[in-house]
Amino acid sequence: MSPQLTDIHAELQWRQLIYQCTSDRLGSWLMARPRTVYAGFDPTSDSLHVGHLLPLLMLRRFQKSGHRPIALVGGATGSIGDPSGKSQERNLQSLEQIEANVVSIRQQMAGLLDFSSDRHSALGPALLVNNHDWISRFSYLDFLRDVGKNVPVNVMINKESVKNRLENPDVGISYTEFSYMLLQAYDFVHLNRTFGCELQLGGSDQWGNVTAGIDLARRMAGAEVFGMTCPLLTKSDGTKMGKTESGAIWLDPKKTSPYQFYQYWRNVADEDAGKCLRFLTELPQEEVDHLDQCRATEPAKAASQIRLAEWLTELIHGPAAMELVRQATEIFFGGEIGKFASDEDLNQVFAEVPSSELVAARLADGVSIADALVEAKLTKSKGEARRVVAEGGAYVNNRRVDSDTHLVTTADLSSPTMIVLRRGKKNYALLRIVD
RNA sequence: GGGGGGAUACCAAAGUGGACAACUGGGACAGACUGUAAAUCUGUUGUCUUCGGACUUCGCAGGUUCGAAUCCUGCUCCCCCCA
Repeated sequence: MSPQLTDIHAELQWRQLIYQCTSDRLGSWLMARPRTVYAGFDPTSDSLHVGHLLPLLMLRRFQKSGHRPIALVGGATGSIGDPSGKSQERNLQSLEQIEANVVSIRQQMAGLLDFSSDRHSALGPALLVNNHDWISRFSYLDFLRDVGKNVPVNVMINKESVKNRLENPDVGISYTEFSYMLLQAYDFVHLNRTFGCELQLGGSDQWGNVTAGIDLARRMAGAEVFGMTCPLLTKSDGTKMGKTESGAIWLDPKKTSPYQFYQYWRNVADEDAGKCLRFLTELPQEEVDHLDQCRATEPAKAASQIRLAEWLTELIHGPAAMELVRQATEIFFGGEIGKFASDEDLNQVFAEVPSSELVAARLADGVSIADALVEAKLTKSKGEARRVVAEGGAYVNNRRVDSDTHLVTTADLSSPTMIVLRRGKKNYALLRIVD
């Protein structure tokens, strides 16, 4: 039997995920039968980052409630650059680069969307499409005749994204970026014709592009399609969610380790935690409400942040990675380091930590704590190392070393060939014993 | 082209023959506190050390002196004023 539809509209409402909507009867429209919905992603990098999570989770929610999501990767539009929300003309990327990005992004999406089974929706599994496939087939002349003819320029120049750039004489806007909207609009028409797609999702900055698509679909195909935008996920201090001083938080574990990923969410400000729980998790309403309460009464426990971090880390990196992150977190925040049976496990927990090599013979004789700290590059000189020990800032296996005559020996091994050293709160280093 | 001022540690900035490994502020690093936040407080901040000290450092190279960041000579670089 075919999967049941659940009321996605009601869910999005309590999650406050609906910012704008082209129709006020969207709720019943979505309950009438399974629909095909799409959202677009720019392949500007070889990995998705936290900024992509919100729309991706939107598609996931739609799939889970019985609809069919299409993730559109903008191989064509990404090569042009969307002027929305951008103050400057973008640099163009090479087509090969974009092609490579599309391949790895598809893999990441497969973790969140079901591209293979139709158990979620009667319409079938989720789809991943690349607009380069159809847009590149157009000749310039054909595009102008078929698409351009249907779009009044006076409407285009009144769109927010274009208007901002036109009004600023310093940056301006190229004809190429100006045309971006047409391409995205045509995507909707194409998806509507090919897959019966009837709803486009996007961030609130996409409203202009979304409505352009709806207009175009009516003019070109006489089709009635819909659009919906989500609020943008911003932090209470006004900065972008998902950015740190050291750059974006990526979904690719090679670019942002699961531990860093977890820690990012673990450290979300209280003011932003409620929003994140609603926008970025699938926790039920009762639990979110409960966490809101806990946050108000016992902020120190950071229950919301922990739940958020665990939920997202498990979703993106899987339960096994989450378990290691849990272990690492325990250790990094004070726990003593017990014996690890294998170097492998210890290595995983301390994946971020730099390591240095130490000859086995030296360890057998015992290495002074100062030498060990220098060897592990935790201090620049022995003098500095001695000071750190005197200040109580030196640790072996998370146990404070209180005397600078302390010798590090084979008894300090935390796994068959490794010793964990630490200076201060968070500076860890591994000593690998080699022959 | 002429005249004047300057160069000190990660940064800023004192120090004008010995008490100077060099005041002070910032930064950084530890510790306490704390919610893995912020603020605050304390300590440290050239190298080595057998913890007694030893050695190297105030733009660069020489010199004077028992002794130089400090005085002299030359060089390099920077700033300002006049033309």
